[in-house]
Amino acid sequence: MTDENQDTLSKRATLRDVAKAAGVSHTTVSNAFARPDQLSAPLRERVLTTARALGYAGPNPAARSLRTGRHGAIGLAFSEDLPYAFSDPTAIGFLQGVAEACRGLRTNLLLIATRTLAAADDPAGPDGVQAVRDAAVDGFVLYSLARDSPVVASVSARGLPHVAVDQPRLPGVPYVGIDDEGGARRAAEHLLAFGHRRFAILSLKLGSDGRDGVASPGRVAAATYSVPASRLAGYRAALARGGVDPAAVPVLECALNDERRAHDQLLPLLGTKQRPTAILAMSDRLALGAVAAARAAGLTVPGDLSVVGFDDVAGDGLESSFLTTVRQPHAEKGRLALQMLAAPGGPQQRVLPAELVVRASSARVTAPQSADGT
Amino acid sequence: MTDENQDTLSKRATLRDVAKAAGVSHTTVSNAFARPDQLSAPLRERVLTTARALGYAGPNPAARSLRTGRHGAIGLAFSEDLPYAFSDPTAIGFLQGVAEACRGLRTNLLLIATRTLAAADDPAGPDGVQAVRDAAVDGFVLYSLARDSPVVASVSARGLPHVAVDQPRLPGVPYVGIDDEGGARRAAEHLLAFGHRRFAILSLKLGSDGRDGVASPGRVAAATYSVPASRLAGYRAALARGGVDPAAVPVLECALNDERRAHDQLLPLLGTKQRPTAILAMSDRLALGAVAAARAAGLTVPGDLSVVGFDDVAGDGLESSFLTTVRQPHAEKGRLALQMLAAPGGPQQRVLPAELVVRASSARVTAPQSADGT
DNA sequence: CTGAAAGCGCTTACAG
DNA sequence: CTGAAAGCGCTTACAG
Repeated sequence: MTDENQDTLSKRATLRDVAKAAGVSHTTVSNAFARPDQLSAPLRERVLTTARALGYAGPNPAARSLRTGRHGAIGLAFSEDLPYAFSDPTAIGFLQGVAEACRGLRTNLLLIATRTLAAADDPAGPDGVQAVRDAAVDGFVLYSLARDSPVVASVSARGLPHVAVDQPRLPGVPYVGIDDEGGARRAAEHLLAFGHRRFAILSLKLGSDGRDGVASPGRVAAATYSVPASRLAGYRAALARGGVDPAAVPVLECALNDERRAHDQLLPLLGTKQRPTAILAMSDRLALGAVAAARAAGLTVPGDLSVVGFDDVAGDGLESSFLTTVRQPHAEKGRLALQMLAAPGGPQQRVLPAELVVRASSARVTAPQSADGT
Repeated sequence: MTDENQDTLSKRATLRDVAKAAGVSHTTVSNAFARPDQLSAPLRERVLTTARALGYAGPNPAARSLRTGRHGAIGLAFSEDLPYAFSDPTAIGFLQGVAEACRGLRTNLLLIATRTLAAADDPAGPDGVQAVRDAAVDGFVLYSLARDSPVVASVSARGLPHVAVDQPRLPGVPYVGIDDEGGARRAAEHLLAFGHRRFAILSLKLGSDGRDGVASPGRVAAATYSVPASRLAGYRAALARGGVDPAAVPVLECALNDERRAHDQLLPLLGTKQRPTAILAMSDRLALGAVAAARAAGLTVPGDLSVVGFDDVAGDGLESSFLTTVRQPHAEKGRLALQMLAAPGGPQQRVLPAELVVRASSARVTAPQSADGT
C-alpha cells in the first residue's frame, strides 16, 4: 500500500531502478521476470523482492512489445456495435469458442468497437478504422463483416495475419464459415415436403445502411453481406426445384437480428388473404419474432404457420427449443479461427456443416394450396 | 495487394521510411497521422499516399504507447473462465454497458482470460496473473472477483486506475455494485408476506474451490465472495424478523450459475416430507433450475412451490419472464465503472438500487404451516 | 508550417 | 550464471 502510494506520487519504477536497487544488471532483472532458467533461484527471489518493494509490477508491456514485436493479444472486429454484439446469442456462441481458444493459447482478446452505420458526425473517419490502427495485437479475427466494410480494409492494411469468419469471403483471406446455402436449401425442402406453397423469408441485413423492409431484387443482387445472400440462394434454389416461383416470395429484411423487427415486419403480411403458411427465417431470433407475430395475428404455430429458423440458439436452458432450425457450430467457428491464426499452414478455408433440426414449429400444411393461392 | 505482398516479404515500413520516400521529416509523417492541423492538407495527402504505397498502415502501436504512456484500451478481468462468462446473461448485460461506454470513450476493450480454479498444472502461476502483467491498458475493471483472487492482487500491483464491480469491496478501490442485502431482504419479505415458512436458498458460489452442495455455517462465514454473502445476510435478516429460524434454512451452493446445478441440488429436497414451499434463488438462472426441479418432482410453480430469482435477465425476447425476481441494472454498472475510470474525482462508491419485481412464480402458500412443518 | 534531437523501457545475442 | 551495448519505432517540445 505504501509502495503503491509512492508509485503514484513519484515516477514509476523501471527495470533500471530495480537493477540499481538490487545491485545487478539490467539483463538480470529482465531474466528474473521472463526467463527464470537464466539465473539462480535465490538471486531471482532477491530481484523479485526488490521489484515488489519498489512497486515494480513487471516489464512495461509497450516497451516489451516494441522490442519483441509480439503483443500477446488478438483483435476481434465485429460488424455491429459492440453493445449489440453482446446481446446476439449467435455472436456469444462464437465468442465462447474464441475465448476458449485464447485461453489455450495464453492470448488476450482485444475487442474492437466498430459501427456498421457510418457516423456522419465522426471526424476520425469510419468507426473502427482508428481502433484497428491502434490495436496492439498479433492478428485479427473479422467476424461477420460486410465485404465493403472500412474495417476490413484497415485490417488488411495492417498487414497482420487475419481470418474472416462467416463473411466476407475474400480471395487470399483465410476463412471459416458454414454451408449457408446447403443449410438454407434443406430448410426450404423440409417445408416443401410438408406441402407448403406460400412462403415468406425473414432475412438478415443485406447491406450496412440499416434499412428494414421488403428487399427488392436489386438490393438482393447488390448485397454486401454474403451470408444472407447465400442463404437466400439456398432457399430459392429449393423453392424453384419444388415448383414455387422464388420471385413471388417476399424477402423481409431486418437490419438488426432481433425478434421485434421480425415481428413488426411480418405482422401485416399475416393479416392478408394470401398470407404465407411457412416462414423461412435466417436466424432463430427472427424465427421467434415470426412466432410472436403469428400469435399476435391469432394464428397458431405450426397449425396455421410453420416456422423454420437458423442457428439453433433459441433454447439455452434446460428446456430445449421447439423451433425447427438449421444448426451451426458457433463455438467451433471461433476455435477454428484462432487455430488458423496461431498455426498457419493448414487449410485456408473451412466450411462447416449446417444441419437441419426438425422440431415442433413446422408441420404439414393444413389446407392444400396452389402457389397462387387458388 | 502488391504492396501487401512486398510487406510480408521485405521488412515492414516505418515512419522513417515514409519520411524518406516523401522527402519530409520524421515529425511531419507523425503529424500527418496524428495531428492533421500541424501541416497543410496537400502535404498531408502526399504523405498519406506515400505511406499507403509503402504499405505503412500508421504508427506502430507499441512504439506509440511506449512514447505516450497511453494505450487506448482498458482491461476487463472476469472471475470465470472467459468462455463461461460469455454464457452468463448477467455478465453479458454488464458487458453491454461496458462496451457502450468504450465506444463513447473511443477505447478498446481487452478481455483478460482468468480462471477461478487454480490450475495445478500451470507453471506460470495462477491463471490471469501473467495476463494482467502483460496487458497493455490504461486501467482495469474487476468484475465479480473473489476477495482473495490472485488477479486482484496483480491488478493492484500494476498501479493503474481500477474499479471493482460487484465484488470485491476493498478499501481504497473504487466500487460499483447494487444493494444486494436490501434486494435479498425484499425477496424474502415478499415470500413471508405470502405466508411461506419453509424455505431453501439457492446460493451463488461462496468460494473459489468449485464446491457444490449444502453450505455449512463455517463455509458461509469464510465466504470470499461478498455478493452472495450480502444476499444471504439479507435473506436471513428478513426471515429472522418474520419469525423463521434462518439456521434451519438450507443453503444450497452452486459453483456455477447454471440451471442444471440448481436443478440437481434442489431436486432431492423437493421429495422430502418437509420440502420447502418457497425458494430464494440468488440468480434467475438458479431460479429457472428450481422451476425445472419442481416440474421434475411433480410440483407446480407457484401452486406448490414459490420461486424468487435475482437479476431479472430471464426474459430476453418479446416474451417477458414469469419469474418474480430482484431487478438490477446490469448495463448501468458497466457504464458507471468506465465512467469512474475515465473521470476520476467523482464519488468512489456507487451502490445502485435492487428492486423487487413481482410476477407469476410466487404466490400465497397453499396450506398454512408452522416453521417446523406441523 | 517544418525539422533535428532526445528518450520512452525494454530484450537479446554476445562475450566473459 | 552475469553484464555492457545496441536498437525496437515513435512523439513531443522546441527552434526556426
